[in-house]
Amino acid sequence: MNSSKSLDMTEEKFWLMKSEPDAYSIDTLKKDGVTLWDGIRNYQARNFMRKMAIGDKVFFYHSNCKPPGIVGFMEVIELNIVDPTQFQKESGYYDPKSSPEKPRWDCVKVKYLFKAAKLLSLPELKILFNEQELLLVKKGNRLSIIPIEIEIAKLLLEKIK
DNA sequence: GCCAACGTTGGC
DNA sequence: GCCAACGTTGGC
Repeated sequence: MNSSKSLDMTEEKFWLMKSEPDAYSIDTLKKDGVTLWDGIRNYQARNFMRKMAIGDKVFFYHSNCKPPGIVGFMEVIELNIVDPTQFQKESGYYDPKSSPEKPRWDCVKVKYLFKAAKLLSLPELKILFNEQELLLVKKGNRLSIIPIEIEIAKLLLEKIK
């Protein structure tokens, strides 16, 4: 492992996580204070969660709604939690191929930090960034968890304060 | 409702 | 391992 890589591990990282407000909204998180980010059933998104560290910051994005955009900010407070919904038959997130002995899906716990002063809408994000800078604005993007470069994160933070 | 952009599945 | 068929996400 080279020195720049070990340095990265000590740095606070930024992410963006999507949720449909009908399923779980920023207002619900504000009320709950903390929540388990469960129900992720995409390997790439799961693997991003596995790269998270305690203290990492996360932009909360409302998807599949009007209007879509960044609505808040939160912090990762717990890692490597087995997603309980994969074993719950009545849950929409039930995975018959998973078992408590060999779970497939895990998640993180996040804490509410603040709501965006004003929604940072997808059209605004498209004006501010291109898809190389911000994967979220890529056409047809379906990834529900996205890493955010630190310079981009600083800009986004300014916009939602 | 349409469709782009993937991801997943299963036959071979 | 290839790839066609199918499913899902999510903006519009």
